[in-house]
Amino acid sequence: MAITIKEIATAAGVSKSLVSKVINGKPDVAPETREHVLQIIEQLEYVPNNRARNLSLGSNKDIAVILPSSNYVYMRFIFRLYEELRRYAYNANIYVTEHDKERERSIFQSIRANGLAGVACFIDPEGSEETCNWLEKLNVATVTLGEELCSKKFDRVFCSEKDMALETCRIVSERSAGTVHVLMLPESKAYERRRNHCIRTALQNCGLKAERVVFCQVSEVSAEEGLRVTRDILKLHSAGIICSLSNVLTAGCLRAMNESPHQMHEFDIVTLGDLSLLQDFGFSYPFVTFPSEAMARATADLLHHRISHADAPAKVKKLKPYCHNS
Amino acid sequence: MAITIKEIATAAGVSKSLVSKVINGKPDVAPETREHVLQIIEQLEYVPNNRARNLSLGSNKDIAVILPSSNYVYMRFIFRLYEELRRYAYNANIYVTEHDKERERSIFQSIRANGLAGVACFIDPEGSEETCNWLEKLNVATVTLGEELCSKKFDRVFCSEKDMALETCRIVSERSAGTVHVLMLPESKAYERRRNHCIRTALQNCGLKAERVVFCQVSEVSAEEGLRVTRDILKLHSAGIICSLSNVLTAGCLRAMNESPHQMHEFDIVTLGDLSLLQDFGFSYPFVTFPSEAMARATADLLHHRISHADAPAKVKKLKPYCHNS
DNA sequence: ATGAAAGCGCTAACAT
DNA sequence: ATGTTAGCGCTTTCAT
Repeated sequence: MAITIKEIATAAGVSKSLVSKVINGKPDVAPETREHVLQIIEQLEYVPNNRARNLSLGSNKDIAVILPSSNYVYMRFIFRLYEELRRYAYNANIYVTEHDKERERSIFQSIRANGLAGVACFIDPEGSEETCNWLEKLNVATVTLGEELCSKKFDRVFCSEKDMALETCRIVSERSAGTVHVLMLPESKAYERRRNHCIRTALQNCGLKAERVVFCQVSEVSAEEGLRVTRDILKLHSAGIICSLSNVLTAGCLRAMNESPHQMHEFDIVTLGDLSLLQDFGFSYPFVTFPSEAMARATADLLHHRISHADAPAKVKKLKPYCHNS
Repeated sequence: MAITIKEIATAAGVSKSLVSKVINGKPDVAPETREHVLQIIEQLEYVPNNRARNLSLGSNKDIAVILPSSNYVYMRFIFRLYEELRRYAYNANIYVTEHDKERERSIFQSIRANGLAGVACFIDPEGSEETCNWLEKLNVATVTLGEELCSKKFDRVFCSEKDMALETCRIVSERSAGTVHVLMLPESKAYERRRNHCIRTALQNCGLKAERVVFCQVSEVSAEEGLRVTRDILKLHSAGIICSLSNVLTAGCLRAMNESPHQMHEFDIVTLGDLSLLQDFGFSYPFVTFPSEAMARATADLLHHRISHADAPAKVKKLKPYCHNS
């Protein structure tokens, strides 16, 4: 067992409460006593037990972070969030639902049992209702992440898809020198329709004519789809730009490019989605994505604010897209 | 404040300890009483507070995981470790030192204050001594990760560099059809010399003749180095194999390949290091790396075992390399 | 300025 | 089978 406040008290010949006051920097302690106690603490290498302190205080410094999947698009965000939270002495606990409802249930159960200061939760576009109920039940400081509106009650940090689409098309229009190919989503789900709508609007806004041929894209679309589609595009021998919203699809797309390396340089790819990892490997296509760093910072700030001011009105933080221009 | 055991006791008209017994499934409770209490618990949606329980038990279910950097080579391991730990009801807290000693200090300080069940720590090849001292001071179940021997006292999970080098060369020798180029480490540090030694030995063992030209590699070597070296190799117009130990270097290497895409297919790359992320993007070069999944599982198992049997002799788990063959 | 005592939510002897 | 009590490590009144 680690050394406790009691042993410090005994060693210093004072009471527990006096030691506690020293630890917490309370003013009503005689300077000499404080010095003495501090010395003993140093000497015995005492570190106060946060758990006990929190139990006593009824407070807590743990933040649960909930991700829908263990996808590496979250990695940059996560690593940064750890840092940003640490600024406020919070500690992050990561949970991944893997889109599984049963799993989500058990996660929220365990979060509840651990008792924490707050939650940062990426809202799965599909089935956000249950998640929302869970979050409400937790009844702690909550920041929801992503465009999906889970409940107006919660603070929210997101980067608008409309803005991202707009930014992407802006970059495309600057580089375009031929037919533009756009990979878009199948429109079976609401959020897919929304995305495509964003892209179409953005294309118009940027003066990219509709007749410029367009294919279809994303999120849950397979790499095979990207492969197939890109192969078709390549057959046309048309220089152009492929604009996508997902890494999976882009993967297929890149694979197709790789098959015909001689055409590689005739193509320009602009993606809506984080390709920074690829960039480490020397492929630096421009891309537009949500700003991981800013998002992490805003999330930590909002959480801290909410924890300090529980009754503050819900804030929504809309962030600008992150554009990586090669 | 969340609902507590006391309120359940009152609501059920029994004592706190009785409720506690029901929660913990103790045998000496009358079936009807148990049923009744359970019902109240359900009704009031009561979830026991783990912190308080742990404080009382003097136990803990948190595992600190210490990484030297926020590199994505750890990602697969991390995500898997979360799962494996969850099997034992443990929870992981990630800390990243970023190779900064001051930061490491503050991390260990905070770990100590939070009080936890165990630590899983990747040992930085350089400066492992301090880390080792910290780990000893923590005095909790510890698993060190990596080939670096931190102290014999700790359990350890690792994949031998010798084995990885051997496996890599084996694959190389199977595919080789021309000059073999090997990128190796500069030999300023001890661990670099060790690595190179492993590779040289492996080359010999696999009958890859020494005269086959060889360059140099890794870990802290820049992408620019890889770029330069690979450019040189490409100038020779020699088909061959490049074998490396780091993603950074491989990055430069791939970038050079990308510059001359027409040569791309004449080359075969075998790397010692995880390229699985690249693979998602359609580039599936064979590679050899430490087995993230197995490592995560072994880590969780060892930690749990150590936590249950504090005095068990230190175990060392040596894992086979993970080979990704395209 | 210092200490005694109560309490945070829970468990574990030890009664009864 | 159930309740009483003490205690985990700490903070915080409230006396002194």
